[in-house]
Amino acid sequence: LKTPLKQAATSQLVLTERQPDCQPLTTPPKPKETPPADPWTPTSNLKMLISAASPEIRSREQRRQLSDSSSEVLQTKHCLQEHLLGDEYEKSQPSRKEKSLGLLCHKFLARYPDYPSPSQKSYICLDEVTEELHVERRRIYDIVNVLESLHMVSRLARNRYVWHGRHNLPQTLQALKKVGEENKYIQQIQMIKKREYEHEFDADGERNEEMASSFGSSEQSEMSFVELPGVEFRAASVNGRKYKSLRVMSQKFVMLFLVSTPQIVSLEVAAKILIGEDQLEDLDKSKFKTKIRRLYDIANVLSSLKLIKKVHVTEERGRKPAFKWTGPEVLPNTQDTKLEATSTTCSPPTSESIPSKEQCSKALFPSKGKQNFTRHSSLIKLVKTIENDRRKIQSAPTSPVKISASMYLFLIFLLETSFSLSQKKTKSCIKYLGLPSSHKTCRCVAEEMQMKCALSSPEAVPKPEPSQQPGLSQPLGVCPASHSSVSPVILPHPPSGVSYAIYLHPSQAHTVTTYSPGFMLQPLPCANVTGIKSNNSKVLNKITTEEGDTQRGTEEPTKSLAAEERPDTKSETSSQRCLKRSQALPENNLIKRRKSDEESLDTSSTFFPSGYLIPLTHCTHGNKAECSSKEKAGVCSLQHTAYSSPITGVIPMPASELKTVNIPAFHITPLNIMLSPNSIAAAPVLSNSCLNSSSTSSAPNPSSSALNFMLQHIGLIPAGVQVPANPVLQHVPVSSQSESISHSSGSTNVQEGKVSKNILQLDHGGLSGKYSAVPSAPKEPQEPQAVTENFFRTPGGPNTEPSLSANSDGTQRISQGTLYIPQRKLEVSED
DNA sequence: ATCTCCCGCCATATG
DNA sequence: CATATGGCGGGAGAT
Repeated sequence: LKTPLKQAATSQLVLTERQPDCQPLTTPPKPKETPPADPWTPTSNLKMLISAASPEIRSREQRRQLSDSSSEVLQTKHCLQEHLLGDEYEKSQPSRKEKSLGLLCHKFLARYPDYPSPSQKSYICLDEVTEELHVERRRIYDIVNVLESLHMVSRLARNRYVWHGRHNLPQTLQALKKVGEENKYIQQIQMIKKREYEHEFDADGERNEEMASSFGSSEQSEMSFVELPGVEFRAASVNGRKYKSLRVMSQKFVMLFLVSTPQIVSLEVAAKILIGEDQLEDLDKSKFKTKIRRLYDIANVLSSLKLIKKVHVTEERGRKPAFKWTGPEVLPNTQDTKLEATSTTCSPPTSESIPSKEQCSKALFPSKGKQNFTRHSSLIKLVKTIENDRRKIQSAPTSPVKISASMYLFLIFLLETSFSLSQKKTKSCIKYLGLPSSHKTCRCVAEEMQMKCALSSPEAVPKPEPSQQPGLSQPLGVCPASHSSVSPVILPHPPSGVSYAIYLHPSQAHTVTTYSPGFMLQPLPCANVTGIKSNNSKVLNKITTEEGDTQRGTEEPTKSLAAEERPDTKSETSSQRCLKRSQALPENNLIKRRKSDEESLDTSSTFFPSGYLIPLTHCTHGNKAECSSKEKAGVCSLQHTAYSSPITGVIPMPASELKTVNIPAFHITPLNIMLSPNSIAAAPVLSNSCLNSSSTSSAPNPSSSALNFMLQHIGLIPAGVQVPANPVLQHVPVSSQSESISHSSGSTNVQEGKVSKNILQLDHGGLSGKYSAVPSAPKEPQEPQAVTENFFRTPGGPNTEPSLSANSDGTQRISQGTLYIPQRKLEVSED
């Protein structure tokens, strides 16, 4: 039976925790925007409290993002009430939920900003954490390990970790996606599914044949090492743990999401694949169970990070637990993007000192590991070479403008997407940008972009890829620019056969680019664009999104039926929206085709034998501190010249901070921008300018359109303002749902009108997450549904309604056959 | 009964 | 050797 004592203790903990919890949250030591509660409303504190206290909270993390959905508010209130009333009593249920990893993780995350300023690093002391959160150490390790796998933290020494926040996330995800693709996870998944349903009896272990082949091949060689004690990335001299299984598992798990098209992964499949990788053989039941347990642990943390969300897939076999990716869309793996970003975060292995590239490499490749050795030396060489080249290039005159433009764009993008900026900041930025002055800036940016494009790759600019959608490509003209800015250098490693990619700083990067255009040139941008249109999983997201919470049952009906959801509207800030959008970004898988070509070339990160991916980004420069600062300074200075006033004015942060922030993002910016279109918002803009122009084949002003699009997307500019994309957009009442819906269908068919609508909706809507598609639909003639094509097959055609429907129980789900899944139909439902 | 997944033993790694 | 990490699986709460 239960141990009364225990319970009591727990309850106590809970109580005590609350108070402390709140405080810290509100006033985090490091003032960052992080705090979960978005807008700092008077009630925010309460919310936090409640959330902390309430048992159900855990799942609702997502709501946070959604911020305002009415349901959410209601819930919160509800919770509030309850808790308030019960206040002291709450001991009532120390229940298991209150001790859940997810909740714990939530608390943990609340202590640190999503995007810590580079200048001030936050360190994590496990002892403190365990004490403050009142948890056993073991649990913290679970959390930290997963965070490590995402490079959100890194270990410095015993008891000591550094908090990086989400700065590295984009790179990490990109790297993971890439590896996942290399690993042919998609194939593996399909194989498993196939086998599963072909042979009912699959349970036992003989699955080798096919599996083996798939597994064994290619990357497997590298992957196989994974579980081995291989070396691990050791941040400084410290640590070098051998068993990184949880970390590795976490990465692989994430990879599965990133590569699979409906970004939904069932635990069963994940477990099988993960097991299969290490040991092709024994499919043991107990092993399977253990794997599942671990996956749940990981999933809880990832859920707290809002990267995934729990759902259920119903196949012929029955309903199976699964998770859906709700994190940021990963940029198409273009080599360019990869770069840098984290210059600031550079793995700082050792507390401060870090010096030359050599050291860097050393840090990355600990001498201990034999396997590493080989690579080590070669890597260093490569680094050197690159550096030299870089230097040369740098000396050459470069146009600062470009950089600044990129930066600027990036900044904007950052504001939107990156959740990191505090809302305040974002708001101010937006405000500022919203002014006419912003236009000017934009223009500049656009010009810049164009220039870049031209410079970077002639081919890209003029005629993107014929194969790809021509129409789209144009607008993308901007994209090329991005390439130029970011260019990863790839180092082929003959012996191992593995290639390492080194990321350069922006300044460097572009230099490099010049120097070796070949790599950069990839038409990726175009591809991306196309991809964007084509894929999109938003729909699904939306559907699921809503509920996130436990009590969804109650609310759901309402939601589904009525679009009303956001009665309160009150506080959704643009930033929030942005966040949502960003999260909602559909995955674009389109790019895959090119991959094959590129694969060899592009490597965003090095793959270690251990299986744990470590981004090399940091290494780029010799001295981490120096480097970053230098580079930053350089970049910044350039920027400042051009845009200093706007930026500074906009952002409240100190210049130094800005610099850092910008830089990292910098490379990515272009890509992101491009991608953003994927997200719903983008589509409209594109459709207007891009599509039209595309037909013509020459876009009058691609860059400007792109810019507008960006701005709109971000919310800086009101939907109609710059580019009167669609009148419709403005009034679209459709709630957040629209977002999910949005998207386009196949790469080929893009419907402008529809798209535009979606965009508008997004802006206004919100994101409540509820699915009100049906009701809302009537308003707009063109329907958003068309958008859903990817996921749903709309028999009726574009105009038909989506196949989504509410179940009797109020749960929404996709009707059978609607879900677009390559092999079979699935039903996805939230839990 | 099944799904989740907390708890904490105990092997290892680290210092 | 004392601790810090973290693999692992029993078994119990949640559904």
